[in-house]
Amino acid sequence: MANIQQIAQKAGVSVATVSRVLNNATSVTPQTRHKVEIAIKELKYEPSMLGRNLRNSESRLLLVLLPSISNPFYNEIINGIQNTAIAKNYNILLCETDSKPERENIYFNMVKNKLADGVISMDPTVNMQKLNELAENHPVILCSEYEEGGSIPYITVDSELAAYQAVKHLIKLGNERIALINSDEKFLYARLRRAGYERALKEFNLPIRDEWIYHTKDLEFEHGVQAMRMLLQSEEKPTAVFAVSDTLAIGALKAINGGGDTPNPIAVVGFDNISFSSMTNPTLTTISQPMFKMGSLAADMLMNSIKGDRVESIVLDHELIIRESTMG
Amino acid sequence: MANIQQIAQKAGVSVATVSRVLNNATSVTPQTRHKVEIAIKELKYEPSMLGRNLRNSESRLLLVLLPSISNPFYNEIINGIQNTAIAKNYNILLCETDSKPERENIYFNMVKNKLADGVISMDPTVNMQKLNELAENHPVILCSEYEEGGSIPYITVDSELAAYQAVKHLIKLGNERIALINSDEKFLYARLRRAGYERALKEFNLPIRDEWIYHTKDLEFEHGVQAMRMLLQSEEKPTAVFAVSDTLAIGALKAINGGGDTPNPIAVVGFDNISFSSMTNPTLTTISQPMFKMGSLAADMLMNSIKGDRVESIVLDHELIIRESTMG
DNA sequence: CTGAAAGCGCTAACAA
DNA sequence: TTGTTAGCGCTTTCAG
Repeated sequence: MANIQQIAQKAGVSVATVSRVLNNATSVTPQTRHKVEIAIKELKYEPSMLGRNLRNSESRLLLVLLPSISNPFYNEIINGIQNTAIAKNYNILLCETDSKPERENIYFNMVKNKLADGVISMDPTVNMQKLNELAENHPVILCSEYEEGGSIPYITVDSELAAYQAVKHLIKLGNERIALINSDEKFLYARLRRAGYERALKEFNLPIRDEWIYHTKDLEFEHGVQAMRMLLQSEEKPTAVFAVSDTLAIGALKAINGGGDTPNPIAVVGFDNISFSSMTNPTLTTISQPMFKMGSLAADMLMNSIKGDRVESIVLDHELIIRESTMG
Repeated sequence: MANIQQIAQKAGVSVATVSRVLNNATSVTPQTRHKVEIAIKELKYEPSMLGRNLRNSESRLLLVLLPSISNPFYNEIINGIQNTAIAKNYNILLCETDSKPERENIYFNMVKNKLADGVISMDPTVNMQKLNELAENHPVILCSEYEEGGSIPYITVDSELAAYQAVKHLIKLGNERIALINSDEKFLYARLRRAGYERALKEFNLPIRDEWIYHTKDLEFEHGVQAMRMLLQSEEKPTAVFAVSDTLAIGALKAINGGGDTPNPIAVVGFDNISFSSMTNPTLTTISQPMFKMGSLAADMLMNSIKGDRVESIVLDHELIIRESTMG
């Protein structure tokens, strides 16, 4: 556990020179550099980031806020963030809020306390007011979920359009009674996806019935199961379902399969294209978001923001992936 | 972005006193404390962890190494770690190695560089030699995967026994041709689970045939699908399969279902009890590990180790969860 | 090209 | 109870 002083002494140079060697500054003769490197090897020296970070007043840590790691949707986004961050010598701190404000506070404090240089929030349950406050003095990027007309830069997909296309796909297949499994409409994405759902139905003069719209508490599989069970009990059963998340859609599929003798299989479309969605039986038709790219760009945006650059919001393209769950 | 000096000045006290207030030291009069608190509020002061960490030479960050976040098995463990860590004012840095040594190096350096106070490794692909080296000077705990006879404390379950019980369950059901979908046997858990599989078969005088043992590259679903496809092509088809991970088992289920008209359904047992395992069709019989508890205890072990305490390894209990995939 | 020295923001020993 | 002061380990002017 040697420090820079001891290296300097051992190498017979000043600490400044050691620092120069460490940071690959040009102005060091090969000989001096060599002496220093020898000393570093011999003493097994590892520079302390604590000192460096204080001096540079940066932590090179990025916070990534998400409600829960258990939704696989976040996996690929995180991969994207991580990849890009590491390439620029940043690291990421994954922060599960569990939708609890206390947790959120802890993490917000970390950036106020300089323990993190910026935040990427993917958490729809985040307290936007606090986040906006934080954003006044610290770099913040929204990923996936965002605030319409807000001042924080975001990266997302067009949820309304995607939902519209998903439902239109169901309509083209001949479905006229189409249900929606939505999450809480306090979330923007939920409102947008509902809007897309309604737009498609209206366009084809199909009924929008409250009975066919179910709101879940969160996105866990179980809630999809529960939602579908309710829908199957409605007087006029829907023939198709659009769920705003793959996890819910997979739960719905489960309820449909588990229902015993459903004469006409019910078509299901999900949203996200998580890896499980091709493992279900039937495999799931879904909207694919470019998750890796989204994460990667979000990281770029944040790092640029930390550098002091102005960053623009981005809307990425999505794609409808047609699989067995809408093939009769 | 005030600092402690400015607070001191504003409050008309010394920086030491401000520090005392910040750290709830007892020896401060209510009046002085009040003055300081006023100043903190007025200047919207947030203490910098950078300074504190340097001074205390700690980062209060724990590294959690795992091969990939995409295996849901790790989710609950991480929750357990996180919960326990946060309660003691630590935070965790999730590190996906993607089984790449370069990545691993980055993370090892973080602890050498004092950017993290210790490591919990859940990564079977970790370079044990390097990890042992690291453990000589830094707190390290192994979680789930461990090293037999090694010097690093670990927390795990009895993989051999669990596998034995899983296979015995299949035998009791009348299966005599039981296949094994294993991962690479360079991993200890893979060797142990195979040993348990063989012990059960031997005990009942059932054949152990190479043809029925398939090794996968990693634990992704797709490899389970592929493994099962191969097994289904063997001359004498197995009537049951034990897969060493739920992800592989789910892939196997997929291959069985997708195989069209398999007259006798094939019984499948997995390992881990990930949340998705009750969403498949049929639902999956599996070995449940106490994941949350495992994570929680691992965090405790690590924090104790950081404090300088000696920590003992732990073997936790598991449980066989019987579901539809072994119910004909 | 190299060294001396200041200072990043904080804590803790020692004095008063 | 409070203040003074010396660092924690590093980077970076400024001189030489």
